[in-house]
Amino acid sequence: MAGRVKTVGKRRIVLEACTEPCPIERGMRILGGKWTGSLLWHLKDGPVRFNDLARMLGGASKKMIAERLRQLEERGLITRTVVQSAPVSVEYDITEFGASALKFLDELKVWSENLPKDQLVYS
Amino acid sequence: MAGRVKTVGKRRIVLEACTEPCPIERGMRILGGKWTGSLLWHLKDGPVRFNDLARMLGGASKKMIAERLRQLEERGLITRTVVQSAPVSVEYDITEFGASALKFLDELKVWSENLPKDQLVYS
DNA sequence: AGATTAAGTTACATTATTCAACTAGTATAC
DNA sequence: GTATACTAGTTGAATAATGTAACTTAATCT
Repeated sequence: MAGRVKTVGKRRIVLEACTEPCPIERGMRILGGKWTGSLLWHLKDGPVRFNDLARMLGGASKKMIAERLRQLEERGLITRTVVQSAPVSVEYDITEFGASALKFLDELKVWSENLPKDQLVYS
Repeated sequence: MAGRVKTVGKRRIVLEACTEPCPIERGMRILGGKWTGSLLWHLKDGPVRFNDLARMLGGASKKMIAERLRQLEERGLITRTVVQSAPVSVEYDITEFGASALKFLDELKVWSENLPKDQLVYS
């Protein structure tokens, strides 16, 4: 496709450079972290407690889960509520803002469910 | 929401556990790496050369770009073609499979373009 | 009493990512 | 003719992110 790159003198110039992190990249920094998407996805049907999330995300360490949940909370995608049971439990719930990302996650889910078999990546 | 978590005896059981990496997570492992989405996005309108990609993704090191491109090629999302010019240049192009992810990336783009201003993350 | 639950935290090991400098051969401006 | 920018990367060392396993405190069930 023409016009996206140009040579001025001997200097090559790109016309469609990303203004620092471009939208795709900015989005990925919020949702693309390891486990982040999965966490959000598992909250889509209602609040879930910390250890239950840990069980749902077989493979993720509690450390990572705690950190990702903290980030998601900071950024307003989820809320954290302490439930006065014995022992005390903590429920995470998705916010309206968080839910606005679900459409996109669903798109991703559909895409990866149709992956060719040789694309089953474990790394 | 009821029914996703259950207590059997004193043992808590999750009914919707991810079978190892769940679809969301599998997708993210392919598209969610740092710079991966951006790279693919910048190839959507036709082939682009290595250094031009590097210019477009201000912020990413050539090392990362080279590695991400290698991964994308291995997984069949893009192709790599050496062009016999002087000096030799290399063009990257998106495959049909790669293009199948664009819908999802576009969804992400729209989402992050509508982020509240306080969500402008630089980390 | 002993095991299990809650929600994390801690220290340490392994990976990922970044940064800056470098390769080698060619073309272009001055 | 010489300096400079170009090509597509690679290299090594520094920093950041992630993983692993053990641990915490207090309460409940067997």
